[in-house]
Amino acid sequence: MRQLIWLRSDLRVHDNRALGAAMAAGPTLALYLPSPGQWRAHDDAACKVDFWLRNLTELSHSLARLGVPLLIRQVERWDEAPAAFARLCREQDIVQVHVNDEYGVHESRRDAAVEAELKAQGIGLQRHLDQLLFAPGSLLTRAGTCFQVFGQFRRACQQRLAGNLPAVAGLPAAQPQPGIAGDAVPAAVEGFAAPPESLRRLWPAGEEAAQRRLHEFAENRLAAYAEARDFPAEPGTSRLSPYLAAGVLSPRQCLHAALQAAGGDFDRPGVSAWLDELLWREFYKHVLVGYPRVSMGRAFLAETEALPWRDAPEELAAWQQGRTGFPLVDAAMRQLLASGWMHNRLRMVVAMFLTKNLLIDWRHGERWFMRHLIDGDLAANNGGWQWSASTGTDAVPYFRLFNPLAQSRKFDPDGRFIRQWLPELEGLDRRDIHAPAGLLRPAGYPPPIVELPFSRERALAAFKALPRRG
DNA sequence: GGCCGATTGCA
DNA sequence: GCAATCGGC
Repeated sequence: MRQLIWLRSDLRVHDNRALGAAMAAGPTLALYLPSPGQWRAHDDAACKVDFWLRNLTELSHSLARLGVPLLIRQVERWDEAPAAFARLCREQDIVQVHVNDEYGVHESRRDAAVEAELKAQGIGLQRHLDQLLFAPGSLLTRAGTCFQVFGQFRRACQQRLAGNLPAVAGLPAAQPQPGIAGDAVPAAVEGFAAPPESLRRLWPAGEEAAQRRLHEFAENRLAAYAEARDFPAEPGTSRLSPYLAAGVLSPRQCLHAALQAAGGDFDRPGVSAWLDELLWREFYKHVLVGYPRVSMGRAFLAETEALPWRDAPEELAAWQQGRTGFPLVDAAMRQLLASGWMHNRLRMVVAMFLTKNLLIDWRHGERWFMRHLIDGDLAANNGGWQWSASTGTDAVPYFRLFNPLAQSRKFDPDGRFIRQWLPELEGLDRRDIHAPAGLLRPAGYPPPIVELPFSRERALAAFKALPRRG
């Protein structure tokens, strides 16, 4: 008569609602299902899979201290999950399974299939709201539809949160050892190459490391966040996204840490700007549930499907590898390859460059990001790309396209970020580094692959030619 | 969450 | 003549 917690993107023991509920209900086992075929189909990055496994190793120790053995059962794809559950639940005398909800189309289908299989055996599946502050569908416009504009969504969230913050749950009390040995967490999964140690060191695994980072940020950087976050050479952002995406941190922990550091004052400088970012994360997951077509390769704005995206494999490759001849774009793309992460402003800059200046389909960029980001999250990544491409909910108006040189001069004025990632430009001063031309351009650095005024007009014309929505 | 060109206000 | 501001795209 045991409980089972099925761990997915909730790799922590603190403030884990499904774990807490399972352990409150009775003796508990934990399960993780590596599913490499599914991960490949989702373009999950090798560094992200490695991050999951490293966190899972830490988690298995924390679970062991709670008396909870972690079982590992590999399946190739999620359609094998129901059968794996049927076997395991028989073997281990499971009466109830607990999960924290996940929101993709495949995830929902998987959970429904597992639920049906369990039900046939008389076993319940308990779902918990955990990775979001608000359940999708619980925040709607007056018309009863999912929000399509962030500002309105944010207002609704803030009204709900005022004086009614979701609580952070502590650590569940340890249970007696059930006398079952946990499985060893694999060090790697076939098909996902181990990232270099230099990348791993940037993203230490485990709840302790995540909590240290959260509190260091909340106490030392949050106050300056609103100003510092736009400058990629500064340590201005929290760099917590990989931990949130893997569920090593909960949004409730983030919310409380920020408010605690601000003495409970939502209006303290930096606090509301950072909480907005938590709400963007929330917004795009709600959009994914409300408009599932966005996760199925479709633009949110149907009329933008008619855009004449260019088939330009060499320009796409230059963008991917950081060889566009635009230093800020190239530095950002190399940061992604080397560290599995990119500063948020630069995600907008490179996305706008690909979709507008090169007029290459946002889906190519979305896929490249997923294949390389350690924080890759379907909802946030898709939302960000469709925002940049002006095809999405609350997307940037198409005529508001960034000028990569202006962005470079504004947000990396001294060229420090560029120099960090493009050593070939080390010798250039702050005037010349943003657009090295003529004799100033080192032999190893490419000339710009596209002309800005021309490509800007080309993009504007393509959008103007679209039939009006309606 | 831009950009650009026109206009305005001030010297 | 210049910088700040504004409105259309």
